[in-house]
Amino acid sequence: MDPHLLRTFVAVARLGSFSAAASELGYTQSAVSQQIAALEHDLGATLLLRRPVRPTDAGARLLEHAGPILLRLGAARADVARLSGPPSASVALQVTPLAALDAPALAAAGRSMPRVALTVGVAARDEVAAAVATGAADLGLLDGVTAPSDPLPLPDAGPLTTRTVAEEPVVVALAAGHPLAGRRSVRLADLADARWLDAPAVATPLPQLRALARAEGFRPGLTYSGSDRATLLALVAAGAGLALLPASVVAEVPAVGVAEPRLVHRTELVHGSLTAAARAFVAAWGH
Amino acid sequence: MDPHLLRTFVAVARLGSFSAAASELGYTQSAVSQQIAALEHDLGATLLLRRPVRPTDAGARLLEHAGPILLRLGAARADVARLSGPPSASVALQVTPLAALDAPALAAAGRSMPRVALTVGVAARDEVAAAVATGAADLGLLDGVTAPSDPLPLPDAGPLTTRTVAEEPVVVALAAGHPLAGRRSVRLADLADARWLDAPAVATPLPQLRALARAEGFRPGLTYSGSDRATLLALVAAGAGLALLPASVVAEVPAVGVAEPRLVHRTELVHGSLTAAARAFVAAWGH
DNA sequence: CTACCTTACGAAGGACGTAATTATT
DNA sequence: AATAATTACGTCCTTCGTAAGGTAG
Repeated sequence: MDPHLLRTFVAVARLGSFSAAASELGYTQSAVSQQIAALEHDLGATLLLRRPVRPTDAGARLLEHAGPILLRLGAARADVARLSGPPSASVALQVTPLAALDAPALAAAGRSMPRVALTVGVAARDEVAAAVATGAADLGLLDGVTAPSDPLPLPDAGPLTTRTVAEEPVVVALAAGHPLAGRRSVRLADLADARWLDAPAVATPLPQLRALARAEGFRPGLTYSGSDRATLLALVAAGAGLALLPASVVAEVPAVGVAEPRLVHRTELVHGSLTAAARAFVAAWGH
Repeated sequence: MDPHLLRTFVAVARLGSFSAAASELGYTQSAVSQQIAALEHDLGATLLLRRPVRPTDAGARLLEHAGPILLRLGAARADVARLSGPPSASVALQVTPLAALDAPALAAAGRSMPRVALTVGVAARDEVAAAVATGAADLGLLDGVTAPSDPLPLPDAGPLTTRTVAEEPVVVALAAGHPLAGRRSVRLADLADARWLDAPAVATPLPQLRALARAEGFRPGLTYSGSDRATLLALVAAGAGLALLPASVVAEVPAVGVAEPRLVHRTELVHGSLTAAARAFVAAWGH
């Protein structure tokens, strides 16, 4: 199961086309066809249905493995490169939208090191973690909601070092006229049948909400795919649905604390092995 | 980074010899030398020091990734095979030593299916999980200690289905004359400086204990590498050290409950996608 | 001098591109 | 008919084994 073949398989499945995958990967259509045939022969199973191109059950199963495998392979390569490569004078940082609220601390740490070029990018949590694991970023700043004693769940791409930089209560943001407005606190599970706002980039994604509440439900009323906090709050205020957010983000909108289960919103700084510049940056973070 | 090369690299590092790895893998010494050279060239780093053969820093880092990568690759292959292969009339089960306490339920489930051949093997938790992930076993029965709401931590080899079959309080087993004997309960962190019995196969391994207590310490007084419960209890009774165990296992020996953090000992039945025979077995488990 | 890793070299196999073929819409 | 995957085939590159060469203990 050559990673090369796996990469091609993933591309074909994603694009739904041999030829499109070929041009994306810089192969001929024929080469891609041969690679898929080789993979199918190796595994002894048909992985793709043709015309239209779409994964079989076995292929879908393989896809679930292929991503993590390719990610870990990249992480291994990056890890070795960091240990044996030349030190860099620049620091690449990736942050999730809400973690960017720590911008003041970030800017301060950046100012304290005038000699290093600092690059900041914004992405979803798994992407930030993947970037750090594969060395595309030196540092990640990511946020999420968990039980107080649990770490934020990250895709398993090897050992990453994690440091909590902020932790605060979570609240359910809601519209002013909502029946729950004014309540002191609620149990998350009691809100399973409420109308939720699905904003995976900014608020807690609904699948995670189900896992945290250990309950089904939490159906999306409206989906907001952007990453702007003000827009999200405006939508909540307009009654589009509930959103689980860190307390400090919710200002202009009523909110109710969550009593059960016990949850916190945490911002973590995560990195693999560091270059000297990145290490200094992490040290400077603590002021 | 061909998995083939990775496998060879792991073998060489483990055996500390190119020639030994060659004979284990069925290559000539020369082929192994060329494979390692190819891997080092690909990654642009020296991975092994020669004479004596031992990993460099970069090589050690790569080793941390190689195991999980190879495991996941095997899991992917097994998963595809299960979905497209022929149904089997036998069920292979792997259990951890303490999970074997569920033997009555196990035997009952086996008896209820006279037509299928049932194989049972005993191994450590990670090995059981790896066997299930790679398809070496259909079902795993494994045990461990965690927070009540957390699943047992398993090596990440893809999505496995998990079902709790037993859950009970944990206690610290100790010798009759121990100062703590008679106490109602203790906080785990308060025992960091006590003398512990390191019995990774039967009791909670000490590194895990440190993680659960979120404290350093828990130094081993004596290490018991066997997997026999009676021997373990005899050692505890003889004052060799403390052991964190499920309550039901501790009978002849004094024990103290753990108040903080809240912990349980859980036994879980875990499997990937199931053959018909294995599925019936799982169903029969519930009587 | 001896065990053991590396290098040289040739043969076998594998991978990719071009081009012809087949199959689906 | 047109679009798109497969097969045929030649070339190049890779990989392995045999055998010779180096090197550390």
